[in-house]
Amino acid sequence: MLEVSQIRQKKNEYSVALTKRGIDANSLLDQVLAADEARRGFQAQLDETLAESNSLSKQIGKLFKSGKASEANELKEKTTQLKEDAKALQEKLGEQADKLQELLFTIPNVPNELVPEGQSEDDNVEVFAEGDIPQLPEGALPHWELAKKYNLIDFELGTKITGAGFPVYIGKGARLQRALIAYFLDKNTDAGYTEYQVPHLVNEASGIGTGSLPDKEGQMYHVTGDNLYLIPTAEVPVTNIFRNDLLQESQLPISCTSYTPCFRREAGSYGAHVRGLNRLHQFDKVEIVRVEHPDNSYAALDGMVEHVKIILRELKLPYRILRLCGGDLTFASALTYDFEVFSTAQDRWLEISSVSNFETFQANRMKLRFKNSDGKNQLAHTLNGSALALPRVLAGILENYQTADGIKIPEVLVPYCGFDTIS
RNA sequence: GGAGAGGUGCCGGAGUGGUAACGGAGCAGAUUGCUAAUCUGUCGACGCGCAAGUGUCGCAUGGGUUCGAGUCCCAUUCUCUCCGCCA
Repeated sequence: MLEVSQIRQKKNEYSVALTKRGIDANSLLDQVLAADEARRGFQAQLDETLAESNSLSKQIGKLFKSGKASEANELKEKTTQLKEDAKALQEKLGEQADKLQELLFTIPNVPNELVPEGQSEDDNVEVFAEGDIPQLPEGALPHWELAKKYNLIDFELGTKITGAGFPVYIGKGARLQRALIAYFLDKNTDAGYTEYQVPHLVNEASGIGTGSLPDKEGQMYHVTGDNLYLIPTAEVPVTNIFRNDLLQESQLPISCTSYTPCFRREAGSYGAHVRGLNRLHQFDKVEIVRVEHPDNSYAALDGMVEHVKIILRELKLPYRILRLCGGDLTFASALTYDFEVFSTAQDRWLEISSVSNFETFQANRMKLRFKNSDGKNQLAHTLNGSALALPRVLAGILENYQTADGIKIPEVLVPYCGFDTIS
């Protein structure tokens, strides 16, 4: 959620920047300013009315104490009108505040100046690429065939137990999952991220805090009996650790990592490009989250990108980094880098990590602040990224490491797996 | 799930209808010959004001009663203790 105070100062600047997302926000921003002005007007009137009422009440109290009941009763009559006025104003103020909030909820974050123009994923800009695309043997298979051939993942079994998109990992497939999780967590904690184990269900307030609610209501599984939501990413519970916090500047930066399963309804996604591990309703992910001083958040973003690079380099997977264009940027993000691994057998790039700076967009919703050097409360910046999402990394490993003698395990994973080949 | 107790500011903690004591922490200023002490101020949210200031709100949350609510009433929620159930 954008800050009204910032919109007041930088409306034109914001309006221009938002055109990069392909939206004309100018009139929307004008509506925000008008709603805010109206809200402040009602607030001022209400404050005045209450001030008068308070002062009368004090007088009445004093009069009663000194036994002047008749004078007190006279004043009481005066307060009747004030009470009615206050009630009416209160209502108007509430309506106006709701209206303002609703408007603000519809406006996405302002893109950073580095964000390229563009409508769709075709306009994303490749900023880095590394790793050799392997020459695969004749008859190389896509991962869903490999998973079947070596009995690593049973998709049908998951359908039996739950439904499509809930795979069952078996034997070396399961072990490889566990190895990846442990390896990612080790890399992250070695880099200074503190490991957290968090709940996999969150309440409504947490969903609103990170922007999953009300914007992406239909994307989450909702446990209606207790009004809880299954997390779509560890970002939600981990970032909400700091909801409503007032931190000391010296506590920044804060770096967290967490492994969780992720649950996504993915309503409306069908077709060949979602086969196998490419898109699931339940998958595993190791996430990194940072809370940063605004002055450092972009350096932190670069640091996170470098960190993910190291992991992919160690796994020896061919990958590229895209800077997302305005049209492809998610609602809350100001700047996002996507990592994609090349799947040789499918002959396409698979997104395996998304690293974003949300600036104050989430912090404003969550009231995540710190006391700055002037002693003022200031919104912090939040960032997060995947390090990494499992399914497509697994797909990339299976497909790129296949040989005539079976699937080789990347060297760094061998100690975690306890085997070096799947055959 | 049943019974009871409770939720007060950054922390501790008083407060049975008259407008949040007191102590501590942090920060700021002043002062003092010493690993710090003392004094004063400040301390959350939303406004108004160039500013000094100033108004309103804030005692778990939401309503209600009252001229006036931390205090009384209703609902919700969370924590603790005991019982039950249980990986």
